[in-house]
Amino acid sequence: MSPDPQSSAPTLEMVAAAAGVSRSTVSRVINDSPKVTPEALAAVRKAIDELGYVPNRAARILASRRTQSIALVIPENTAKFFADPYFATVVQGIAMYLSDTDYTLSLLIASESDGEKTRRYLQSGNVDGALILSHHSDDRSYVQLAKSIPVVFGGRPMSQEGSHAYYIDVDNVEAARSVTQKLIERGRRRIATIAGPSDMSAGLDRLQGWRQALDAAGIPTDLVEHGDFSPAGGEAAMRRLLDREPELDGVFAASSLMASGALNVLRSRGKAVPHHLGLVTFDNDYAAQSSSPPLTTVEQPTVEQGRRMVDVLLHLIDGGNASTVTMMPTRVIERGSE
Amino acid sequence: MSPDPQSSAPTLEMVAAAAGVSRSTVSRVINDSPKVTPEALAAVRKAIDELGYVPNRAARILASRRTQSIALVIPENTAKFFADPYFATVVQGIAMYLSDTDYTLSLLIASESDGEKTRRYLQSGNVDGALILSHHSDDRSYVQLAKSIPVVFGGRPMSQEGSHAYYIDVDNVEAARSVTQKLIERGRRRIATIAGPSDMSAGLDRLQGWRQALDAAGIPTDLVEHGDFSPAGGEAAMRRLLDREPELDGVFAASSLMASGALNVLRSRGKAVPHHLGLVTFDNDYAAQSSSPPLTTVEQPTVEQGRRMVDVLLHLIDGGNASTVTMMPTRVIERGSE
DNA sequence: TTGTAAGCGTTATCAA
DNA sequence: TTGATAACGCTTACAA
Repeated sequence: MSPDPQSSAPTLEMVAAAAGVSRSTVSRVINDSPKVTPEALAAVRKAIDELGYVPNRAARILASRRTQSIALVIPENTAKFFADPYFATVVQGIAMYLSDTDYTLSLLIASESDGEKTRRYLQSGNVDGALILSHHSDDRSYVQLAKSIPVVFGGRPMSQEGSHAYYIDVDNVEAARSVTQKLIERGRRRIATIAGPSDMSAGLDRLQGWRQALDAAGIPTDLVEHGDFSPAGGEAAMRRLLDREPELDGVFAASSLMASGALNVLRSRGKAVPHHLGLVTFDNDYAAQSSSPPLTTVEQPTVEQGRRMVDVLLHLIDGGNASTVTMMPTRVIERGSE
Repeated sequence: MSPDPQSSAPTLEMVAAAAGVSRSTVSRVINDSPKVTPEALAAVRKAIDELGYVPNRAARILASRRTQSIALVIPENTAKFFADPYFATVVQGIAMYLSDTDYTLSLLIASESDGEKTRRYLQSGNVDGALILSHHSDDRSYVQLAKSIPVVFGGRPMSQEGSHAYYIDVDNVEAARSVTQKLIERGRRRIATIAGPSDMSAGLDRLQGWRQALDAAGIPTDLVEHGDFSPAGGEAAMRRLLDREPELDGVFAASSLMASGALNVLRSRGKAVPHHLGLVTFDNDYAAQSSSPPLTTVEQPTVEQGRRMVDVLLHLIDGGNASTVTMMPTRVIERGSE
């Protein structure tokens, strides 16, 4: 009995035999080496086509010591991560851009209980680089990781050492300041904020922007309640704010999901937006667009942020240089909520 | 000059030397072979710890012909995919479950222009199996793929050959019927549907469920407009419906995103829900919960669906058997919209 | 420009 | 239970 001809995928060796060249030449063709004669090139290409040859990834990695794959590390709190349109679209940008390259994307959930495992995996040559999204003050270990492999953060890392890290971000302070400014311009004078978590730079920066706007107008900045960027967090914070100050007439919610939670509370308490109170927020996603009323908000180029993260990472992997911080533009979109 | 001791990751060989055993023994320890004496085991473990050894993935794959990685294939239309909470949560389930195993998850975007490339990659031993999400009538090629490697679909595949495919799904017909029934019970008699795409089984099945409910009540089933499961699609469909039949008093939208688009149109045309008309939908996500009014809807266990997809796939990979179709339970959640 | 041959770091077979 | 030793499929000096 002859061996089953399609028992396994064709190998480079089979291509070489079919094309009448050596394995090296086939390898050169696969890797776009210029040092191949047109005839050899044609013969190899033909053989590859006919056999339906696809290089074995593991063998390539092992021999070349390049994995052609990068990791996307997401926080353990997957539910909140995937529920947030912001992250969904950043991931979209990453996946889309990467699909145009020869790199493979591995999704990695960073277990806090065993973060060691994740880091070991990343450090042990299993990926060429890593993208870190939505990590909190515990991002030190990932900043450390950058000493072993190229790492790019989405959003400025919190830790001190992070000042040397590569990251993509927007000017959260300025964007928050400028959208809060809208409230002031409409004559609101008792303005609160539903701030993000204090262990995330986006949370801190947006809070600071809100403060700057109020300070400049001589308005007190005492009305601060924190949420976790989720609708439920927004609801709870809104309740606390109304309890503290029933007369408040303006709110800046640091994320659209929190704003939508806040809207529910306002509705149930009979506070009309924008009649009784103005509401502005951050992110121009589904929540900001489809709420009633639609919300005045800060738009940031999320898909593009993902693209740029990949872009910077691939540059680093190629040994090129990239600027450590990439700031993406934002703009305020005015809608009915203020 | 001696070679840089930390120029590269420790290898199995170094562990073997440190532990005073052969490479084979180290390999056995790594792979939990029972045939290792306690002393050898201890020595190897100690060496592994001290060196911080992590097995080289590529080498393992190459030698064992098992990749320990599975692909998640998502459709080319990434924007719509990632914008849909349904898929986001299914992916969440997949990623979470997989992170408890030794498998790695690769995100693959199926390019329609070069679907060949994707399939080649999958067929060429680069993954142990594949998860296919949200594919349309063009899913034939993936059904074919199942002849080469284990494949599990999220949602029943459309193609004929798909009847032999492994998939996880819910009873869309029955769920749609039963939520439409709510409209009828409340006395609605002119009931429309914003159906999903005709090239997706969820679209077809929910439409059929709506028809069953109406047929049973002797209500005409002429008011059908299709959308693409997105808010914009829902808006457009709602407009067409109102133009066709201003007197309609009930709507079943086949997805919560379409329902929320529909709500915007209704609001702008002065139609109050549920005062003038009842609106029920599918999916208990953010859109259904945070709209005003919150929507009566069909809840399906999305995270769990992702889990089960992985579960079935891993069974298949292990050579075990699994039932081709896994149906997950749904239930109707009643809210204010009807 | 092409081919030869030596790895890359594991697993797997077979004897011992 | 352990240890040699031969793969696994490719890349990459180096030689021709």
